[in-house]
Formats: sequence, C-alpha cells, structure tokens
Amino acid sequence: MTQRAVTAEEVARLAGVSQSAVSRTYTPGASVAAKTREKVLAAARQLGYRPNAMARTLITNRSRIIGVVMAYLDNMLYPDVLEKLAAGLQERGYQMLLFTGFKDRHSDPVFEQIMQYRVDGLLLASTTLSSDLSDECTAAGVPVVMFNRTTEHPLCCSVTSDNHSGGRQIAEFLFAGGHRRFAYIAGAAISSTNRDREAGFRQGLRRHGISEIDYGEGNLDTADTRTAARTLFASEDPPDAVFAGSDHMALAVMEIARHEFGLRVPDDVSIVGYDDVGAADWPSFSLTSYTLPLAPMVDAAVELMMEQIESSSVLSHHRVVPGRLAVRGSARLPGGPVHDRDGTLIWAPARKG
Amino acid sequence: MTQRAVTAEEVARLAGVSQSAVSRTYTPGASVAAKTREKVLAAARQLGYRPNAMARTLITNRSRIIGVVMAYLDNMLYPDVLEKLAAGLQERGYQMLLFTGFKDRHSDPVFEQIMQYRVDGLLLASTTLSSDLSDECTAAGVPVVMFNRTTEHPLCCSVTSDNHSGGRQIAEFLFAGGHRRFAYIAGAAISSTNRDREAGFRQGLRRHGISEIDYGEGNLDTADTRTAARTLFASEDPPDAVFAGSDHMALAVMEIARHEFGLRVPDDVSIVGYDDVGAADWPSFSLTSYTLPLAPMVDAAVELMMEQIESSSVLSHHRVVPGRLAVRGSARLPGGPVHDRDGTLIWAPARKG
DNA sequence: GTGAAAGCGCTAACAG
DNA sequence: CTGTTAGCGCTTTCAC
Repeated sequence: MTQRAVTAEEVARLAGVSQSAVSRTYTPGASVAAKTREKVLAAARQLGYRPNAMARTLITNRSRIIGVVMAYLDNMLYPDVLEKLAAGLQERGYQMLLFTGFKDRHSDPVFEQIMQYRVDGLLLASTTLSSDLSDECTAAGVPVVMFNRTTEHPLCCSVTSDNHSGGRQIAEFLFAGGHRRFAYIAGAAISSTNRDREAGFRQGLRRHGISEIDYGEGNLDTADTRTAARTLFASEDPPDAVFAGSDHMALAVMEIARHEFGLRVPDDVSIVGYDDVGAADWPSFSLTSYTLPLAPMVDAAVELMMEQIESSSVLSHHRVVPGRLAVRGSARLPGGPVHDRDGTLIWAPARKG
Repeated sequence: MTQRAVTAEEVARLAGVSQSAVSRTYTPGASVAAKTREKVLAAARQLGYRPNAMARTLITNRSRIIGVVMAYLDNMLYPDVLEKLAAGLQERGYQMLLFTGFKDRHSDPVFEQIMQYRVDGLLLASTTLSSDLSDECTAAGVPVVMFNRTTEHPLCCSVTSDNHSGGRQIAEFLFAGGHRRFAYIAGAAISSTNRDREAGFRQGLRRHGISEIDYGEGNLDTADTRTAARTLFASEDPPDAVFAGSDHMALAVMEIARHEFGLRVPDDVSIVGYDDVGAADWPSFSLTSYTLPLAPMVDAAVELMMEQIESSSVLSHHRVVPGRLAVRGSARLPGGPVHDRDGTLIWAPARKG
C-alpha cells in the first residue's frame, strides 16, 4: 500500500460514533442499531474504508487463509483443481495462498513462509512432497488435508479417488479386451496414488494368472514417459496393452506409439490412462481413462478443512471418492460385459437399437 | 490455528533477552550481537517459534503478498504463468494470493476481499476482466500490473507480447505459403490481446491486397471454437488458412477440420495458433504458432511490480516483449524466405546440406 | 445498544 | 548493541 489506508477510527469520527461501532458494523453477529450501522456505512463509503483483514487476524487468531501447496501444475488436472478449490473456499469466505513452482528448489523455506502467514489450514496437492511437511503442520496445530494422495501418518485428512479399484477395473477391462502382454507406466514412485493404481492393476491381472508385466518409469514427466515408451515398444516382445498412471503420461505414450513406431491405436496397442483430463476426450486421442471425480473430491476436501477449522481440532479422516471407467476408442473393446471381482459391472457393450 | 502460537515474548523470556532482540534476530538488516542472535535462535527452535507475518504487516504496512487474479485457468498457458510467477515472487520474498474460479460469479466481492488483505500489488492476468478493478486499485494506491493484456487507462503497468507484430508475421507467412482465403478465429472480443492480434493479421494481409477474411468467434472457449470452425468449413468457399488467436482454439479448429471434415493439415487447410503452448509441439498437432515469450514476460511483470512497491508509487509502464514464429507442420511452407514489411526475416527455408 | 479500555504480536524510534 | 516504549488497526470484554 502506497498510502496509509483509511482506518476504522477515521470512519468513526466522520460518522460521529465510536470506533467500536464501526467494528460492530462489519462483524456479522454483532448488535448495532440500524441507524448507527447506516451512519457508519455512509461514512465508510465516503472515505473508501475497508476493514483490515490483517489486524482482524491478529486478534481473532483466524486468518481465513488456506495455504495450497502444489509443487508443479503441469499435471493437466491441477488447473481444474485450483479453480474449483478457489471457488469452494471463496464461497466460505476463505482465500487461497498458493505455493507452487518450486519443482527444483527445496520446499522447506516455502513451508516456513506459509506458517508465518498463519494459514488456517493447509491443502497438500503435490503427490511427491515429503510428508514431513504435514507432520510439522499438525505439530503446529494447523489442519492438513491431502488432496489426491494419502499417507500412513496418523493425524491428517486425505481425499483420494478409489485408485486401487480404478487400477483393478482397468486390468479387468484390458484383459477382457483380449490382451495378454501388459505394461504399466508409473507416475511418481513414492506417491500413494501411483502405488495404489499400480497395485490395483497388478491385482486385477493376477486374478487372471498374469503376474509378470512390463514396467516403465514415466515419473509424471513428458520426457521420461517418452523414453520409457520407446524402450517398451522397441523391445522384442512389446506390450499390446499399456496402462499409464495418469492421462498426461498416457497421451505421451500414444504419441510415441503412433508417430515413432507407426502403431495403430487400439489395433496394435491399447492405451488407457487415469484422471480423464479434458484432452482425453479430444478426437485425436479418444483416450479410455478412469475418471477422477474432481468436483466431489474438491467438495470433500473443502468440507474436511472447514470441519477441522470450525472444531479447532486436527482430525484424521480419509475420504475415498469413487470414479468410473470412461471408455473411448484408445483400447480394444471386450466382446461382452466386464465385471469386477465382486460382481459389479465395469462395462457392457452398448445395446443395439 | 488451533492453539495459540508461540510469541516473540515467550522466546525472549526463555533466551533471557528483550523481545526487541527477538524481533531484530528476524529482521534482515538489524544489528544484533552474534551471541544474542544465537541465544534467540536456540530458544526459538526449542519453542517452535515463527514470526507472525500478520503482526509484522500491521506495523510495516507491507504484507509481502501479491494478489493474482486469473478468472479461469483453462487457457493452457496459465498453469505455466502461475508457476513461473510464484517462483519469481517467492524469490523476492513475496507470496501469492490467488483469485480464480469466478467465471460465472461476479468479481466485485472478490475484489473487496483482495483489498482487505492489503495486498502490496495486484497482477491481473484475466484478459476479460473489466478494468474498473484496476482503477479501484490505483485509487487505493495499490500498484497493478496487467499480464498479457493492456489498457488505455493512464495509471497502470502492463506486460504483453508483440501481439500486433505477431499477427502480422503470421499473415505474411500464410500469404507467402500461397494461401488466398483466410479466416481469423477470435478470442475474447473485448480483450486488447485479441484485438491486437487480429489487427496485425488484417494489416499484414491488407499489404497484399486482401481485406476480406472469414471470421469466427472462438471466445477462448472449446465449444464456441468448434461451432465457429464447423460454420467455417461447411461454407461454400471455405478458408485454406486459419489463424486462431490462441493455441487452445487452434487445436480445437484442427480437431474439427480433421475429424469432422476429413481435411488434411496442412494440405487442405493450414492452421496457425498463438502462444506456443506445450501441446503445440506434440507430434499429433505439430502446430505452427507464435511463441509467447513467457519467461521474459513474467520477469518483466515481477520487475514492474517490485519497482512500484519499492518506490511506493503507481507507475505507468507498458512493456512489450517480442516473441517469434515457431514454424511446425500445421501450415504449408512458403517457397522462399518471408520478410516483414520492415525487412526483418520472419522465416527462411532450412539450408540443405 | 454503545463507548472506553485493553491488548493481539510485532516493529521502530529512542535513550542508554 | 540493547532494553524500553509507543503504537499498527482491529475485536472484545466491560460498564453504562
């Protein structure tokens, strides 16, 4: 601020009331006479007064700011997450302090900064970030919600999709499609999300007696994924079905398959992703993918956050939101309906009409 | 914060020094004896002390927070902007309060919120947002930097690419490629960015006697762009060269051209975009595009912001960062070198050898 | 319903 | 170099 802003004191003077009256006018539950309130508002408008949120924070011990940590945004999913999250928080009167772009740098100084701003809560949406961060938060009494990842740590909340089930459903679907040689392209090796998707995929295949699959490290990175795909397709016995742990990677694999190896998708190789980002539905890709239920996930995250803030306590709830397989053209279709091991229907051929 | 945080007072008591000594320890330029500093740091570590940025703001009248307004993030460019911006600000000790996701809602309440948090500056990266917002800021003495858009308003800074020149270069390139029937797909009609790109394009074509071109309203929206593209290609005399005001729209046009009209790119129609987002370089698209010089633009924006904050004054500098044509496969190549009207080389065939 | 007064956690003079 | 002191702008008792 270049010039000192208008204070409640000045407004009070102009309105001919006490400074407390001004404060009360801007405090939702406070008792102010309608007449007083009007005088205050008139004076405030005239002077261009705005309550100072910082000063309020100092005394209420609530900043109404949520720290959001997203190491990098190139997962095509995150812009969407950010938008929905911002909307949800704003609706409840909260602001968003964003920490991102520290791919290379260390995250510790970042964390220090966050804490100095006395955020009311922290949302961690980086699959790769060390969980020390969340420990330090709970130690400081700041509620944490992990988004699209989880942890074994006892005291923190998380919201994820049903990664394990999703991976398994994809395995069932691909197996039913007649494939026999599978590959998995892994995301960040240390992330629970990647671990669960892979574990589900392997479990689904094992049910059909397949325990050996190809493996590539995509690392959520375009270049790494391309390298992994090249190795895969150049092998003597290349896979005829590839499941990539994220759409981002799946699309990179598809590009390599088509443009560097001249493979037809899905005739020569089926490719399936996870997340169902916008581009998955573009005609050029028509990527079969497992839909990450973004809206309900964000809702759940905001809810968990509010619950903790309002109760002034750090909870430990883990919410899993179910997604569903979005079948498109990048994977061969099975001849008939596909069921999960518990009997639920994963996919069925469209009825003829 | 659930529990009241540790204060400088408590640290001082434990360290056996005055509270000021604690403050000084955390103030970069302050004079503290090494021994005192150490005692303080030891006590702080023991208690888990962190300075309260809010309290500091109250007295320094500097929040070290920059408000960033981005109405929506689906322009594939913005995640990148956000990352780079966050990194640049962080480097200088600033945090980022992000306002986004209010596509449908009104932006006024959002603005009120921003101002209550006493942001040191505001970065506007929404091409579509009304400029009243920036007026109100300057009125309040808060420096504004517009990113990737500009305005006629006297008191505010802006950083853009050379949109007009970019549009013109694309016109030259396409004309030299032998095209004769052109179309422009417009972004947000009210944005300076769109206006300039279109004006440059038209100017470039007019130089060659072409003043009539097709026009579609893509509105930076996938669905709108598709509709516009359908109308274009379904016409009796469809264009053989399409320039879309953003890559996002260019890709949408390409999808429609190929998959709904069976057109070959660039044999049947050349398509050129603007921004050079990551996907432009994917083999599936190989989109010729004008590179938005993102890194220098973000640097300039941060610089302009800091300059204003440090001088405690609202400046009015408009920075234009030059980009360059990234020639790929989505537009027919000219037979020989292409020059802009001032003689600068836009493109030349690769040398044989 | 209202004003006076205390104080949130910190920085910035000011003497020493 | 250090401690003392006076606020920053606000919310929140507490009497009235």
